Formats: sequence, structure tokens, C-alpha cells
Amino acid sequence: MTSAVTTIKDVAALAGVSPATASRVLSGNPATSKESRERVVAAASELDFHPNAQARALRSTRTNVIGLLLSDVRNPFFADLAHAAEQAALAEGFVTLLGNANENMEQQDRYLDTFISQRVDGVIAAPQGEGSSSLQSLLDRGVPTVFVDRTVDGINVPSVTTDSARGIRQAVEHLLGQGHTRVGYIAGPQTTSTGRERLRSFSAAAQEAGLSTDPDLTYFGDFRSASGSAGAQQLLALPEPPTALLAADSPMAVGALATLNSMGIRIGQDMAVIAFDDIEWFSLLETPLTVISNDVEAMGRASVRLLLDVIGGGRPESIVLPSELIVRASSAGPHH
Amino acid sequence: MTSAVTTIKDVAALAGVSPATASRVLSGNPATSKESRERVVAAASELDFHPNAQARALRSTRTNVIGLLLSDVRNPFFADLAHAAEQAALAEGFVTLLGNANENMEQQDRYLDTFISQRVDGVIAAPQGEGSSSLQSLLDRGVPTVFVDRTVDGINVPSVTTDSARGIRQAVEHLLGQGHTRVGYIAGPQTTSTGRERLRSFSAAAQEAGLSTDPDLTYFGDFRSASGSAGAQQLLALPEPPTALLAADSPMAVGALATLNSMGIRIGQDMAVIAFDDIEWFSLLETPLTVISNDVEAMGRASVRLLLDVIGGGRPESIVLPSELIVRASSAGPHH
DNA sequence: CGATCCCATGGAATCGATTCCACGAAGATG
DNA sequence: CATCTTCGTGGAATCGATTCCATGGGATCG
Repeated sequence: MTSAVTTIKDVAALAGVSPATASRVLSGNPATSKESRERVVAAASELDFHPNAQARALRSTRTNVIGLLLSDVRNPFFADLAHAAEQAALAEGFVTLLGNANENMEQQDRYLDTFISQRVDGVIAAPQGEGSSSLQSLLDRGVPTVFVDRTVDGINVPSVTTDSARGIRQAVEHLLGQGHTRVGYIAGPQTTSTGRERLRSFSAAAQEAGLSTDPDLTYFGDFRSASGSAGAQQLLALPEPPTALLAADSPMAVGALATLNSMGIRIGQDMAVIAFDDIEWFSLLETPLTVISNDVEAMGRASVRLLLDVIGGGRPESIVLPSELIVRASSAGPHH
Repeated sequence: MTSAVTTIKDVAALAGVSPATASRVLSGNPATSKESRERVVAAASELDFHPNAQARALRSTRTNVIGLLLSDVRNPFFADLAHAAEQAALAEGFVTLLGNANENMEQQDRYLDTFISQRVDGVIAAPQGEGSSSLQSLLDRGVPTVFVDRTVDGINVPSVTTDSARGIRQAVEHLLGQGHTRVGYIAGPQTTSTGRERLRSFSAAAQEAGLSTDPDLTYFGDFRSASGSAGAQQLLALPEPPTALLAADSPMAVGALATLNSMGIRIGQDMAVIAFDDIEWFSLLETPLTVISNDVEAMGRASVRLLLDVIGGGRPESIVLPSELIVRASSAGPHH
């Protein structure tokens, strides 16, 4: 390990040109001769030169880093989203700083502050809450930002979201068609736009379809599996329990399934179950799960595309992707 | 949006001190008076000052960024690992650059080069392959590095791995006890240390236990679910098919399960199945899945702990975590 | 053939923090 | 009361790239 780090000066010296020329060659500036291009490239590879990204960013005010703020990569939905976004970013020459907010406001703000300090070129966020001062700082500084999956009321940045109303309406109508009238809803946290929108859509659809609007049929979870278990337990303990359950995301659905299994309640027979988000293995369950699916891959790619547009100075329109009910065996009629 | 960015000079001016003093206060240098501390902190908050991480890193040669190189976050094992590592790093004041290598050598090298350029303070990698020149560059430069889950032969860096031999031996003995003698093995890619070690352990255990060592009973997959499906198909098409399957990771197990389901083969009755890695919902399947489990959370945390030790100049011992068979219903005896 | 333009180039300033060094004031010691 | 520390401070150098600006040589044009 040679203690001295190789800098662009070393490369320039070896190539017999000035640092300015070496820099031009290495950063693709066209104002260079073929001769110096060859010499510099050879020298750089000879010295195994890796330009210092900090120095470069300091002067040029571009970092080629984007910040990706999610709730939790352990949720398959976000894992897919993270993978799609990261791969799309990489293809455009960006690397990804990952932040898991864990549905926690403080951690979200901590990451947003870090993104500001890191001077990331842009941020893709699945935000939560309302009055985040860090989010406001980010926008005040003009850091290019797009929302993905979720939005924040009153903050106008381009977003890629899912139209959950459509899938939820289909689900409600499907359940009604199967003879269900009391449907338990395991809601997401009302601090997220998706949590709110899905609950609103469900309530509206339930009312229109003539399902019971008993408020006890709604349980407020937090998008994590433990709350799905708790929700299922509470709903089943009602004097007049539901005959069907709809969970607002897949971890809560998993939690609910675990509860049902452990109570010996047969899914699709004693209890219909529908989950939001289609996860690969949901179709492998004893009773394949009926789901409201959306295209996560497309969402991840679209968010990067939008962000690049914003970075480039554009003002792209927000994108709303469709959701759709996929009927499998878990949503059969009530047991008689 | 004021066009001028606020720098530490602005903070210093507002606080009535020099930039040097402001810097000392903001970076926690104890050589500061209470008075200037208060004034600087107040000024910084008043101006919503976020120090430029690039400038700081350039001078101080510390970035407070670590690079995390994984195969694919969509694999729940790596998602759990990423989450644990990222949270542990955050608690120590580090943010995480995420790289998905996708079991692809070029992409791995691309990320390692990026990590070098970004001058990350350390790298946690689940590597693959052998003669990666980028990996060699990383180590030649003395970038603190630890391996997690996987290692590279001939490269001596601290690592956190799983002793898969133990769990595999238990699985083989368990299957033998259930009367199985032909066990199909869906192996991981032999370009990874885990792929090799698990195959070696399985072969050794199978031989010792007296199971069939027919080479056709081994299918070489790539740790992705499609190869699990293909593997199950090929193994079942043998003239003398196995009565049990062991998959070297969870996505391949999922693929195999999908194939078995679609062929109408009943898991735990017509075919025993055991998977490596315990995923939350494996116990929710029609036939809860017998697995070889390991503590991913602990692995993630340990890798950060080791890395911090290396960054601090230590030479920590590698850690090997145990694996253990968890018997559920999917591994019953062969059907008669 | 002289004036003009273009293009590759090098020198030097610059980005925004940290840190070395020197300095003066205050407190400790004999 | 003189000397020696200790401590907080500011000025200036520094990290390693990019980029502005000036320059000289060759091609182009009238």
C-alpha cells in the first residue's frame, strides 16, 4: 500500500499533460486531442486511478448520487421498488444512498438531512407525515425530489402513485358478489397518503355497494405484520365478526394470515382474505391469495425517469399507475 | 430560494467568530468555549445550515459513508441483512450506499469501483467470483472491508458467515430418518462460497449417511427462483426421481414449490422439501416448510461491528454463526 | 499573403469545509 | 512576581478535482 494516493496530477504527469487536460479527458470533455486522450487513458489505467468523487462534486456541484427514502426494505413491496429504482439509476450513472425510515418521522428527517448534507443530485421518497421541516428544507433548497407510492398533502412535487381506488372497488364488488356483507378492513397508518386513500376508497366503495359500515369493522394498523395479526384478532373477537378481511398492505396481510392459521380458521372457507400488493409467493399458499396488484417495477423505473426529468429542469406530470384485482381462491363466499 | 448557498463562513459571520471556530463547534471539537458554542449553534440553526459533506470529506478523508454490496435486495435474506446493517450503521453515524450486484460480476465490479471513487469509509460485501480486479484494488488501497454471508478464497478479510454444514447435516439425517434415500439437491452457483460450501456439506453428509450419491440428483441453480423451478422440473423428470428436495436458498425453494404445486405434487406427502433460510411466511404455507435457519439480523449487526473495528485499525476475528434445522411439516417420509 | 477563427492546452482560481500553526490571555506553580 | 502551562481563537494552507481565462499554432477565408 503506497501511502500516497494517486491524484489526477500523477496521471497528468505520467501522460505528459497538464491536470486541466487530464481532467477534460477523464470527464469526457470533447475539447481534447486524440493523442492526449490516449495518453491520459493509458496513464489512468496504469496507475489504477479512481477520481476522488468528493473533490469532483465539490467543484462541479454534481454528485451522481441519489437518495432513496423508503419505509422498510424488508417489506417486499419496497424491496422490489428499491431494486427497480436502484437498477434504473445505475443505468443512468447514479448510485443510490438508501434510507429506511421505518415509518418513523425522526428517522425520515434524519435521512433527509443527510441527503441535504451529501448534496445528492435528487431524492426519491416514499414520505409519511405532514409537517416535516426537513422535507421543507429539502424543497426550499431546490433539491430535485419526487415522491413514489406516497405523497404529502399540500406539497406539490411530481409523484408516481397507484390508483388504489379502482382495485379496492373491484375487491369490494367481488366480495359482495360472493355474498359477503361484513368486511373487516385492516387499515394502514393514517399518517401516510396511501393509508388514508385506501381507507377512504374502501369506505366509499363499501357504502356504495351496501356493505356494513360498522366502524368497528375497521382496524388501524401500521403497515407492519404484527399489526395485521392484532387486527385480525380484534376483528374476529367482535360480537358480530366479519366474514371477509381486506388488508391494506402485504405485511399486515401476512400477519392476519398467521393469526387465522393459528386459530384454525380456514382461509377461503371460514374467512375470505384479500391483500393489497401482489407478492410472488402469495399464489403458493394453501389457498392462493386474492390480491389487489400493482406494477412495482414500473413504479420504480418511472420514479427515476421523473427524477431525471426534474434534475434536467423539467416539470413532469405526476404518474398514476392502475391497480387491479386478481381473484384467487382466498376470497370465496361466506361459509354456511 | 436564495441563490447563494449558506456556508460555514455565513454561520461564522452571524455568530461573530471565525470559520475555524465555527467548524470546531459544529464538528464537536472540545476546544471551544461555551459562549461560542451557543452562538454558533444558534447561528447554524437560524440559517438552517447543512454542512457540505463533500468539502468535509475532502479535507478530513472521512466520509461517514459505507458501501453495502449485496446480490439482490429482493431476496428476503438480503433484505433482512440490508435492513439490519443499515440500521446498525445509522446508529453509529454512517449512511449506506447500496449496490445490488445481481449475481453479476461486472455489476459487482462497477459498484466496487464506485465505492472507491466515493472514498467510502468501509465496505460490507457479499462477494462472488474469484479474480475480481476491483476487489483487489479496494484491498490494495487499504479500504476497510468485511465480507458477509460469503467469502472469497485466498482473500483474507474478516467475515461474518454461517456454518451451513451443521444445519445441512441435521437436514440430511432428518430426511434419512424419515426413510428418504434419494434426495435432490438444488445447488447455488459455484461462483459463490456459500454455493460451494453448501454443496460440499451436502455431498459429504449424504455420503456419510448412506444416501444415494447419484450425480444427477444435483442441479446447479443460480440462487434465483426461476432456477429453482427449472431444477425441480429436471429432478422430477429423472428416470428415478428423488423423494425429497433440498434447496440452497429461499428463492430457489420458492421456485421449486411453484413447480411442485403446478404439477399437483403434494408437498410433505409426495415430496419432502427443505429450504435454506427461514423466511417469515414459510410457516404459513399449506404445509409449513422445514428450513435450515440462521440469524440474519445478528449477521447484519455483526458485520457492522466488525467493519467499525477494522476502520478503527483493529484486526477482528471472523465470526461464524450457527445454522439449525427447524422441522415442520414439509419434510415427512416418502409416500408409499 | 495577411487577418480571422477555431481548437487544444496550461496556469491559476475555485468549491467549502478542516486543521496546522502561531498568538495572546488567563490560570497555575514555585 | 516571574515563568510555565493551558486554552480558545483566527489566519492561512490544504484536500483533489473542475473550470475560467489567456495563449499559441494551424486552418480558413477574403
